[in-house]
Amino acid sequence: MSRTAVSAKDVAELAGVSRAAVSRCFTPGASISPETRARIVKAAEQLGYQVNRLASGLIRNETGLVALIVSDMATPYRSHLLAALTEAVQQAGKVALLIKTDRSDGSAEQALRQAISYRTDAAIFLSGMPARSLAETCMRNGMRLVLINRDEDRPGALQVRLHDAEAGRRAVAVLRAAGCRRLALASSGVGTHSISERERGFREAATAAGIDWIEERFGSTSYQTGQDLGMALLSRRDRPDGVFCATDLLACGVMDVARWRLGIRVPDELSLIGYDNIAQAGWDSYGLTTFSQPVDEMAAKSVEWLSAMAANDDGDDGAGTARAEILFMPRLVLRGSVAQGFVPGVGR
Amino acid sequence: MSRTAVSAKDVAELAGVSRAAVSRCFTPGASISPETRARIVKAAEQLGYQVNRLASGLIRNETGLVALIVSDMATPYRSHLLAALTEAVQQAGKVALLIKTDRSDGSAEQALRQAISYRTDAAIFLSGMPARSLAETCMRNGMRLVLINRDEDRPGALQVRLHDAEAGRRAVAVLRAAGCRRLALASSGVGTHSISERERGFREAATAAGIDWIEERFGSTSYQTGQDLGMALLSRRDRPDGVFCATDLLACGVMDVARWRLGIRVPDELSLIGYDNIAQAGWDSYGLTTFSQPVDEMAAKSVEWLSAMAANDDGDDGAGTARAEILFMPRLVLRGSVAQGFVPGVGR
DNA sequence: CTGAAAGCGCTTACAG
DNA sequence: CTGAAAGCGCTTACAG
Repeated sequence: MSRTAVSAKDVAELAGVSRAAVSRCFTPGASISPETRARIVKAAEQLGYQVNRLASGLIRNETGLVALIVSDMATPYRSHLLAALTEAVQQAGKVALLIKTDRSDGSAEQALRQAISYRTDAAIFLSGMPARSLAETCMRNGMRLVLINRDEDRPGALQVRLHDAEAGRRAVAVLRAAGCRRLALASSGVGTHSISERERGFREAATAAGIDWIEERFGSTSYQTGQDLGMALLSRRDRPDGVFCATDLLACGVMDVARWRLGIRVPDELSLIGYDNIAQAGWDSYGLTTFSQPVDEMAAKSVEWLSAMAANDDGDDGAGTARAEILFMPRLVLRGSVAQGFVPGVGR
Repeated sequence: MSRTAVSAKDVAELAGVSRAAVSRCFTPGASISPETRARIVKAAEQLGYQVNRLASGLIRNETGLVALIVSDMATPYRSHLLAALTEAVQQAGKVALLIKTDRSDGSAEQALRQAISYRTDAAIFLSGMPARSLAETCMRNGMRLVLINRDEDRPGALQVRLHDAEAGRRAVAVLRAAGCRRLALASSGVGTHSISERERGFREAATAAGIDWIEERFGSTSYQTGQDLGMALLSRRDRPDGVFCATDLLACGVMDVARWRLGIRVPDELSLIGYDNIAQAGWDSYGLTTFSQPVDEMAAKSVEWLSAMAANDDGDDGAGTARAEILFMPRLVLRGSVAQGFVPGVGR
């Protein structure tokens, strides 16, 4: 009853070859004769041998591990993005190390340190942001960094982001085209870059159009906050008839308060637009007009970049301070939560 | 521009001690003088040293890695369970290796092989089930197995499950007490053990009460399937007035079809009960009466068991074929989706 | 194509 | 308490 798994030595003995041969058998492109390979494969199967990635990672300086660093992972949007990334990582033959963070100070640093201790080939941040110095240490050591929807820049890291301001602008255009007279902006108080950008776009467009609007911003990006925002915005005398919510979760909360607590009909009396296109936005109860993030594509491109950088490493000496950024355009998804009217085409 | 992170050797040199001393400094309980420790800690901080868990895992035969094996991870219930497990794993000082499976053949095996190749200390299955022989190999090698809501038994593994049949029985009691005359069971066709148990409990109780019921079972456990089930059940002439759905996602679909497509009022004309208590069940649009799984507790207990087993290892020689099982009772959460009536207390 | 040998970064008896 | 040495399971020049 050995406490330790079968090793290359066991396989080598059974197959009557050297340990080096066993290693070559499982190293793509290594020189080995078909016959020895066959013998080794057979022995390996018989013994249930799996190459020890810890040992190989140690020596090859490539673990096949990619850290996924995230908070609020049970949330619809985050879990969707997380699933897409996990899938992409696995498709690339790697495996995901999942590290949960929270809003506490140093949480992102601690997560990144965990990643370092396992020598992950890369770390992908879905939330939070590591201090510049630590990030630099990582990259100097050959770890790749991907920042998804993160505000600050980290030279050498890949930034994957969306044109959020444009979404805010389009929201105004859609609401106006629907005939809304009094607009509102409902947002959380987290002050994330991508959320601030959505707000900025909204304000810009509203200002440019010379129309008035009100706004409420507080709380986290939750359904509950959405309800509170809805209450605050919709129980006023001069209540708005068109609201852009910074996320779908907020929009669901606003819509539910409107319908079930204040008796306001959607979209007849209130048009609503969200952002993220979570699954619930497509459910019959919501039918929410929203902006969709190309989550699968974002995940695929991130992992593609990782592989490209790894290939690069063989060549140059890792100057790699080039600014890498991929910008996606959120796609408007029209559903029933916005009153009928002329819907503007693409662009402004 | 070294491609490799700082090692214990670097720290030892800077601190003027041996590499062994550095190792002891970061090994809890190792004998080291306060002065050397202080020197080493300082040097380590200065250099940004992180113990290489790959190397230590190799030698200590304990990687600190726990594999979480799951499918449909973006689903509300799964993502919640996944988050709870990740949290629990981190609380215990370990880190989660996330492996996504699908319904294809051998997917669970492949996932487990990945776990083996990284020598994870344990693997927790949230979905799927590895072949008996592979599971045994794992456990012989000291890897712990936890099966959450899985049907089959794997000697030596921890089974974490819920008393699903009881939930089915209670659902019938609640619907009858609400005055429902014609019951229905809406379930997916996946035939998972836990879902079959919910069905079994429902049928048993309905039979025992001598009342009639209809049922529909097909598709996956999705909102979409819920809509289809709702259409099938509720467009009949003799449509039911009380439906137990095997999951909340199904229930949401059924409710939406009832309300928005068939104009059936909930709960006046139709009482609905789900299972899982996903976040959406608590949203105003649904207010779904359902059964809650104690997800956090399930996660905590699973990880606790892992730690206990690890402690055990030092002592005995890993006979460990004892049957380990933890059974939780789903908790009824009453909301507005069931018509008012006498609500039975605990038990039948 | 193949094997013996060195080495990745660590831990852990073993002496002192 | 401390260091020198052996060894975890692998990969990879280096000879042959």
